[in-house]
Amino acid sequence: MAETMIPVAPAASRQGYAKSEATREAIITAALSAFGRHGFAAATTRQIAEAAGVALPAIAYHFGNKEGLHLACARAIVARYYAQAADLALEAGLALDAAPPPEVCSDYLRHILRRLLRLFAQDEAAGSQADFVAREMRDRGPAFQILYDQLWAPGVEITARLVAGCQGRKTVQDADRAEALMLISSLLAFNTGRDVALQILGRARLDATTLDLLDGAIDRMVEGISKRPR
Amino acid sequence: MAETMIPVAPAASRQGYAKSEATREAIITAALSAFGRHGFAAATTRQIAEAAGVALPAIAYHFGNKEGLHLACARAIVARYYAQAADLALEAGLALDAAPPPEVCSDYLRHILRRLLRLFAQDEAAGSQADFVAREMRDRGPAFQILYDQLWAPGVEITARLVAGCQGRKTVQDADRAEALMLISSLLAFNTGRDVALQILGRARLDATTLDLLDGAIDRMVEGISKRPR
DNA sequence: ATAGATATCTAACGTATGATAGATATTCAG
DNA sequence: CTGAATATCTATCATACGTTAGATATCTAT
Repeated sequence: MAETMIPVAPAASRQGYAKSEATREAIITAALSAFGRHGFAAATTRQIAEAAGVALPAIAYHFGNKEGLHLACARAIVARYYAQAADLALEAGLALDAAPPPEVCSDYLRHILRRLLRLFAQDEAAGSQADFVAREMRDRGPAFQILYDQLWAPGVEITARLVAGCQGRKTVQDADRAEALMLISSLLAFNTGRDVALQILGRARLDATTLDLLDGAIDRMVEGISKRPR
Repeated sequence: MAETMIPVAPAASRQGYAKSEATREAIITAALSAFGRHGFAAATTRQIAEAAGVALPAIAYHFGNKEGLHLACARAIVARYYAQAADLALEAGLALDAAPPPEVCSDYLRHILRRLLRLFAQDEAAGSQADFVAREMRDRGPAFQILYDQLWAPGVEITARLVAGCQGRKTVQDADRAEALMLISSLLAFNTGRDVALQILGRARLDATTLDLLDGAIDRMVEGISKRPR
């Protein structure tokens, strides 16, 4: 039972060298783009290594194997989303504890959905992340639970609380969760289905005026929720 | 320049044998499930052949290669969707020509979205089809244009006309198309994201009471559109 | 009934991929 | 400075995949 001769990243107890972290980052960034664009199966480790500017075995060294890299990507996405959207979600969550009036809730809902739209559709890197999440929604791999627990569950819950708040309720019902799911999913039309959406709207790219158009659609949807007869 | 020795399906001019069509159907059904569930790259021709109960080269014989099979699947989906939903869409389209009152439009919109929800989420075969369509939305392969031209474009347009009609307008604006896209996309939460949705709603499967819940959410969204101040 | 057309099969090929072996370069504590 | 720990590399392997070759079975017009 000879020890394997493959070099492996040092255990968490040992300290790694400084430059190593940069390589990890480069590989994850390249992998996020590749997995997001082509999916887990179609993305090749060679392409990822080349895009990251490293040799192929660097992936095995840092992440064990392709699936380990995939998992690391999921964790990286969670971290990046938290950095980009946690502030607003946290603020809304705190505000909700005080049972604010419907107008405040609808304002928060509007803002969160607009932020989400930009996160989904705007810059390339964020788009790849959202693509990754959308793919893993369906492919229930090991990364699914990470993304579900740390993105979907809290994201839908805060949205559902806002939906309830828009209607003057403080307790969240399943109907609110269903509407929250639909609201978030409706924005995926401009990520997952960016090409279809642009072609239908007759736009070449998602520029400022197109974003205005979509913001307006979001506003009207939120208004439809808050102006309901109670 | 010797002729290839690979048997190839007879040209359209020649008549094939009767049993051959059944094999084609079996392969397409298996392929739809595999492509829908795993995507083009991850689905293997061997799995498909086995699921269809035929030997591997039958695929090459009938469809040329894997991509030919993929295209044939796209065409089959279009045909099946037309069979399952064209009646309602056609009826709504005809009704719209008469510039009906908003209540009629919102009724049609409600019915179409409910039908779409069932098409997306209910039975397994239809779910695979919707999965296939959703995947191709992003992967812009050769099948994209088929699905876009024959499903997305007409589907979104009729929905957009209904959205406009709900607000008492007869002319369709880009804002209506954007809302139509979002409405359809919101239902994909229960196809693409079925597992996430069920887990969030705390249901084991999409049963009748869950469907009721979602129908209610659709109704409220449609109401939010038609009850707008004009 | 039969022959030619059509359909399906077993077996094999070439290739791209993920993984691995082992050598070499780099880092940094002492 | 130095040398052990860490990181990265070149080269190779085993495998699974899409495809192809060519033999065999099945069908149907005559």
